[in-house]
Amino acid sequence: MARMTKEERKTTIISAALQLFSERGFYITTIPDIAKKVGMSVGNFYNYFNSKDILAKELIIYISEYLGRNIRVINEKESSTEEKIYEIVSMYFNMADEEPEMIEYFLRVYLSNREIFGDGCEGMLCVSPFVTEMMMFFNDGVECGKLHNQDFFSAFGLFMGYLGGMVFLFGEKILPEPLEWYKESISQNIYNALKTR
Amino acid sequence: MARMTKEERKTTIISAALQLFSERGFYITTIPDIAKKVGMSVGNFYNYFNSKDILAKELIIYISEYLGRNIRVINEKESSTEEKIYEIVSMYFNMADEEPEMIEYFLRVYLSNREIFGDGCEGMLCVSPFVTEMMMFFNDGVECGKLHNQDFFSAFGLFMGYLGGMVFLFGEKILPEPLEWYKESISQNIYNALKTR
Amino acid sequence: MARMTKEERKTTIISAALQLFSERGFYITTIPDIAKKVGMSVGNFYNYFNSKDILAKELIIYISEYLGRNIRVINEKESSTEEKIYEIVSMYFNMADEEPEMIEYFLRVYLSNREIFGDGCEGMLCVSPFVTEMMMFFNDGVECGKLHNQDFFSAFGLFMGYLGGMVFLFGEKILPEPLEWYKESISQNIYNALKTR
Amino acid sequence: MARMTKEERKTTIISAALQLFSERGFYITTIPDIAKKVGMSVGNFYNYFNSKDILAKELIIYISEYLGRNIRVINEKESSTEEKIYEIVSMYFNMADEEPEMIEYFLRVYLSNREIFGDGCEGMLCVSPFVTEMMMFFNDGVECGKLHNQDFFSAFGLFMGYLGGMVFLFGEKILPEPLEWYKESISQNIYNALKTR
DNA sequence: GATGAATGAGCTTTCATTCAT
DNA sequence: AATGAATGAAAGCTCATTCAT
Repeated sequence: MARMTKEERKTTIISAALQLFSERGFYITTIPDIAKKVGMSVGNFYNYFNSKDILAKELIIYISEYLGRNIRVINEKESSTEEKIYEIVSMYFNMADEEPEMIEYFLRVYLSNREIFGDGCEGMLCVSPFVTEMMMFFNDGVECGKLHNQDFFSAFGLFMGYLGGMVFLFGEKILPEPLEWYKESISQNIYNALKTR
Repeated sequence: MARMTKEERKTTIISAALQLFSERGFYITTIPDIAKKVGMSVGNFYNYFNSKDILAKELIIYISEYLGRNIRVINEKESSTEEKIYEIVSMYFNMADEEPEMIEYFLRVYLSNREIFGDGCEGMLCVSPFVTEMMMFFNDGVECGKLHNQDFFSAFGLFMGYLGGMVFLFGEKILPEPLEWYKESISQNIYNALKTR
Repeated sequence: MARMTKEERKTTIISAALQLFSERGFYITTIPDIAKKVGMSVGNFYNYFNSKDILAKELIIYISEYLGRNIRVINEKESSTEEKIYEIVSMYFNMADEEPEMIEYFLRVYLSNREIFGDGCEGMLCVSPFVTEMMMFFNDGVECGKLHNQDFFSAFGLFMGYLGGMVFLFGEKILPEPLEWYKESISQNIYNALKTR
Repeated sequence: MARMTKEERKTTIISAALQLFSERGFYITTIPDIAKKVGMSVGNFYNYFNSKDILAKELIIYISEYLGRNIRVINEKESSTEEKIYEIVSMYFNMADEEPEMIEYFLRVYLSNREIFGDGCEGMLCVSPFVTEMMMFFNDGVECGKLHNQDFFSAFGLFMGYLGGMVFLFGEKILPEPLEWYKESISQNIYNALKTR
């Protein structure tokens, strides 16, 4: 194995685990599976992560930070609220298309196996970078008069629930069209739902 | 044990399994757990369901039929599309509040552990009673000119993704208000998103 | 089910069990399998045989008596020793061909799962009708000067080992020719091995 | 536990399993039994053999190779066909006497539980080293004019069936004399059966 | 840091047998 | 005699985690 810092090695593991967890699920993926994929011994794996659960938690933090950064970039642009909605939808769908592991992990591991994320990830603790950024987007929209001022979580549930639902249908190969095809209309639907009345 | 027909006994098991699966997840719930909860021996459990996987599949069918029936009742009413949206939201949130097992199972077991529902439940096979009824609702709305004619799955994803998202936030105790409180605004959001433009 | 005496019913069970045991083996065949094949409930099975082991023992006795009767018929004929050898070989191979259950049971269940036939079937207790008749054949052959006077078990081992071996090869579909084809040469081999020197 | 290579450890398991399987049979011997006999945990057993069935198959290959080697040594001697027959009989009976596990396994596990040896051991696949060597012996005998030229399987069935039958009777403690005592006469019987006419 | 053999608890599933009806 | 639901012990196998090297 190439010489690597401890941090780099952790990233390698994160990457392999992400792929396996998102494809097969948390319980079906074994530590030997992950170690094998990384090309590392089982024993050594535990030098980097103290348990399977801890790995799962670090994974969701990693993803949340990644998503958060992406949304921040959009937030910082000069575009209109409508455009930002489109850009978030677009970014999300592109990820789902091109590197689906993160979003799949989010939907299928994090959201569904809450027992794993009990200690230290209660509530939204582990996804706050991402949630915070969504909150920013929403507040900006309200402030500039474009979005109806309502309970944040209602807006958040709409936005993320909608996108998650579509990605799920996409993953199940149920959608008649590619994700790309839906970007426009979905952005419109979201805007219509959230805009000032 | 009380005198019961075989069918009644199956229902008892379904009920117990639903509770455990939805609370703890599929992989953490064991057959001994279920048998114990029913007050039955492990061996006898297998006289009713040939495997854990088959139980899981029967469960989702059971739920889908239940949800389908509930939505059908709403569909058959004389109310307006706006009212129907509210009634579906209301029914869904009431279930999430009062008998959360079904919806939790739907969200946390069915949607997330697709490997279990491979054989015989591919795509939407096992949830078609429910999906069909949602399709009915949507088609009616389009026909009577209230809803914008778009790809069904986009509308479906919005509706169910939104509700699922809210129930998730509710389950995580993240919502500042009770579900009841959101019914009105969420119905409005959904209507605004889907209505004729 | 047709009206039957207890004895007739036992025979029905014996027949079904024989088929299943000989095809699948003792441990793989379950009591429910047998009951189903007979068209009888599991519980009722135990009114006829107190245990799976006891059934196995009654089966081997049944077979041994059947084989014994067949050999006795041959023994009582006026034919020469050579002819009798041929007739025994022929009878054995015909059985293996047309109703293989008994011989398969003998070879694959009785001979190989001695743990089952411990209590009450030690040594040759349960197959004595058959062994006795083979002893008769051999003694007659020695008395009339045709067969070399040697230890009975050596002759018995040759005769039955040979036939069993051939039937095994036949069952495994390894033999290039049908059993029929071997009758003559095998009888000759046996005679050459046992005849007076 | 003593220091051992992985291969040595496998041999230890093979040895223990052979003993248990041959004594008690395949189905009655459990993996915990084997693990205990080796002084190893159940889980660790599976680091060496992926399943009970695979162990059974490796066992028969191991035995077949062992027997094959032993017969090859005899085949390569300069002795006459008669002498070789005696030596094979002698080798076989010595094994049955001194280290009966292999032959017992062959007779009681391999020959009788064919369902286990389905995948990968069909026909004579797993015993070909042994069968091949017997074929060599027979062909040599025919070529040098000592043995009657007949179907190989008929000769093979006689030879191995006979020996198997005697070992079975021996194992059941039915033989009035020790195996040793029979070597001479049995070799003669076999030679008389197979020799040129 | 790195290895992978070793552990052991625990899972799903099977089945001979019993027993209330 | 007949039914088949019920029992419970035990089997094969898995896997997170540890630990000697």
